[in-house]
Amino acid sequence: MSKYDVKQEVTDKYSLRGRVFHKLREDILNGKYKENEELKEVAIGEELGVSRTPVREAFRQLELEGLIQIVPNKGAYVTGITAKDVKDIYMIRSSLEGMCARLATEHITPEQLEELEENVYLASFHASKGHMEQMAELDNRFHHILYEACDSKMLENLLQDFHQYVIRIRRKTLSTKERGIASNEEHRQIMEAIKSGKPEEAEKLATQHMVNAYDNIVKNGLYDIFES
Amino acid sequence: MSKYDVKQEVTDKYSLRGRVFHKLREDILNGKYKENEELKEVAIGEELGVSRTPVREAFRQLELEGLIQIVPNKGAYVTGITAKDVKDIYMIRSSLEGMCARLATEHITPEQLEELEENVYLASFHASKGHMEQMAELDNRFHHILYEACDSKMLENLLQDFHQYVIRIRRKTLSTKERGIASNEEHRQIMEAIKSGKPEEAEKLATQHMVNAYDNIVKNGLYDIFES
DNA sequence: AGATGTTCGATTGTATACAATTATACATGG
DNA sequence: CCATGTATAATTGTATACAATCGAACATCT
Repeated sequence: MSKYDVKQEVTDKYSLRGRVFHKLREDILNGKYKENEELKEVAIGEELGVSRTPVREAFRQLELEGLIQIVPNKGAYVTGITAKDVKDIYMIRSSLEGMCARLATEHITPEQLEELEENVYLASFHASKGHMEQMAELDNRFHHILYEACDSKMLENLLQDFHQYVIRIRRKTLSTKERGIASNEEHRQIMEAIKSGKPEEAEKLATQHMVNAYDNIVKNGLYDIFES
Repeated sequence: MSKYDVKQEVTDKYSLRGRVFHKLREDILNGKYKENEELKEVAIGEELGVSRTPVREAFRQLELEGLIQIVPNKGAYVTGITAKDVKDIYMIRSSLEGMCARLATEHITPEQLEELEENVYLASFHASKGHMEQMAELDNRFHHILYEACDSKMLENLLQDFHQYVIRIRRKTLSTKERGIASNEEHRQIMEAIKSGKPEEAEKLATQHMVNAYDNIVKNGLYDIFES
């Protein structure tokens, strides 16, 4: 039994705590609960038909994922993401995603590589059609495959944690068809580098991919999806 | 109020949960609880004179810090650190510590820089005397100053989280006087690079510092302090 | 009016009782 | 003897009652 079963544990949907956790997580990522909104134990417990105990424990897990912040004797608040946070997140990710791509080049399985190729070709279709929703899903999956392929549970968990932020940032970013096409092309290059066994190139491309993604965010600006 | 007050909250020593959390944290880091040992809610509650509720919540926080793993309906287990984990931790740290040193070069305050200088000079004394305990403390502090100085709460928290592992790895590593002297010299060079405003050099040195630290661990080998 | 107490409601913190689950030992059948 | 089933004890999961804390509104004093 490894410590990395943590993620398994978090996906435990069959305990009340697990159900509360998943529901709240989804609601926060979907924006049902706004940034800095206070989450009250009884209110959420009543809404889901459970007592405060599993709610409190779900809160601790959400804090673990960085989605809420618990202030003693006060309450639980949905974390806000500032422009500075976004900058830092992409700075850190650019380094870690690069590292991940490099490692993935040497550890990826044929099955994973095939799924990666499939992903890129499917995404190129949706990119050309401007299907942003599908693009987001495929982008999530593309990076997730690389996380698994890098053969480092440490790095995989770390990048997976950051991905929470990415989903939320995406909601605050104008996603254009142009960026979708460019992003797909970058994915293709990363995939090709991995396929032809060029770790340094994969690293460089993945790092640059993050820089480009951040530049796109800056170019279009961040906005709060609820303030419009 | 920022999300980064999370760390403040964790240091809340005046609630029962806070007390339990700190006690368990210390005991795990000190090795009172061995790796993979099961922590039982009632036993710990009785030992500290509290009920299961604060213990359960403290468990969630310890999981947050990666010190234990909670398996649903089974129990809480002290996480083990494998040789592969150590490798991954230092790989990731080498990148992040470099990034941190680079940022610190541009954001460090005169006070922080002064404490850094003091730290290095005091450590050179203890290094020459072979006072390994004091060296460990000063090393913790040296890196902590840089984390604060980088002016990125994201990066600061991330590196701070990794530091838990560093403390535990240190207990499994033979620390020699020679490595203490070399490490101190590396700290001095990093400090000088920051002082003279050379971000790229600071980054390169900090990255190499981690590589050297890891090489030292590999050279001396890891051992379980309890198996001797 | 402004500053300072004070009361009271709302909310979180903790203890405890009970339910659900798991693991172990033992019994039973092939 | 091994596999399977079952009872039981230990442990975690959840609900609830009560205590402690915080904050806002109101009252009081200067």
